[in-house]
Amino acid sequence: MEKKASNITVQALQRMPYYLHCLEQARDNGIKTISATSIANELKLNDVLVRKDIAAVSSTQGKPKAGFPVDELILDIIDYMGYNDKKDAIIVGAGSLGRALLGNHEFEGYGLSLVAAFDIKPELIGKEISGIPVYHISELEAFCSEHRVPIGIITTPPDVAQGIADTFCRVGIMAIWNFALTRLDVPEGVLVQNENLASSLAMLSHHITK
Amino acid sequence: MEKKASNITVQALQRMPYYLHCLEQARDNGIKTISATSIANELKLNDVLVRKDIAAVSSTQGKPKAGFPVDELILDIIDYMGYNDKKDAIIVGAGSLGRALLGNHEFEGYGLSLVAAFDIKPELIGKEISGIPVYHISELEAFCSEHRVPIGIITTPPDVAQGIADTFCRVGIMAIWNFALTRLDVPEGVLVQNENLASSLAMLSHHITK
DNA sequence: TAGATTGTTAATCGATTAACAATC
DNA sequence: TAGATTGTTAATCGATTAACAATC
Repeated sequence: MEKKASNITVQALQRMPYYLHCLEQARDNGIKTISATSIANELKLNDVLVRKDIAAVSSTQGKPKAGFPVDELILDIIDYMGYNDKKDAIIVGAGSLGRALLGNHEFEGYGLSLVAAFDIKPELIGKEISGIPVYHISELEAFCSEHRVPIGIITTPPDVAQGIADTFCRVGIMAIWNFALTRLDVPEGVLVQNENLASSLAMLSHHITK
Repeated sequence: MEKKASNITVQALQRMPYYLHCLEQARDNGIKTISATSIANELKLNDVLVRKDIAAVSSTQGKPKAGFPVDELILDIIDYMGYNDKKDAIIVGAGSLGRALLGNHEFEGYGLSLVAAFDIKPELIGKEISGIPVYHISELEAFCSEHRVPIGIITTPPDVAQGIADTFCRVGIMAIWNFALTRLDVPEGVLVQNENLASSLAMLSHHITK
């Protein structure tokens, strides 16, 4: 299935969950057809922007005067984003943040399935957190070779993050969700998505302090 | 203390925690002076970009050939970001994400102090989570009027987020950290920082699915 | 001095927005 | 038909990068 492919921008991709939520809300209200303009108003975005984003993922063209069929567009986004494909993920670092992610079942709706956690603390090894087994970090490589995990999540202190990332790349992980405050060095083709709570906090802090 | 003020960009602000971490690492290695170029290399950023960012927060000019004094620059960033000022925050929604934030003591290093949580579930009210008391949502307004809290965190389902935000604005909260998948409508002057785990996941999911 | 590094001004690049013709 | 809405092409805007003179 040749996709006309990744000529979609990062920004557009990040807006997709908002569109999806907006559409699901519309559907739940019994709305059958929706215009890009009304989505734009709802989300406080420019209408041309929304139209372009939708054009990138929609399987059909919109109809002038009417807009887009809600149900169809929902399916298109879910399909485009791959939310229906189950994607296994492992998490390294079972500290407070790691445990929070393990306990957050919201991710399942997006196709993410947490299958194992890794840590170094002896008291955690062999236990389960929210039903997910915790292994010693030394077992990471063997586990990945055996299970072909496509996604790795890093919730460790920054100084060990690069080492974990290296291991991830070696065992064929294709996408890394990095919660550590480090820029990771990875080979071409591996995606690093940095999640910076500290950077977000920086915004708040600066606004308050100003 | 008139700051030459917010002519700093959002992007620059978000890079600050990275600079800070990089500088602290340098300091711990006994380095006294550091060039923008070497910071840029370390963080894989353009050197002119780093120089501009630093210029926005540094109290001194860099010295050609030498660069910037590490200790001083650390203090400048901490001061600029207000990490030394304790900022009270409340959190609404004590679900799994909310609890994770309550248990995450990392934020204290950035001056954020969680003082109370609010929820509607009867079984949580009156309890403490990670030492922070949980109140019923109906007490939110009274609490805020009494305590002058500058920061509010929303970790509720999206459909109630706007209502919480309205209450926040009414009681004088100046910055909202929004983990709900909604665009919040707030008056001029109130900052909304959206934290979209779903948007980040969208990146990973799309990369894997492609 | 020579060279690394600084700070500034101009060029580039890419995302967003505006303008507009096409269509149900 | 008239008008809302579409999709496309061109203009704008702002962040990043390049070029370069100044300086320790």
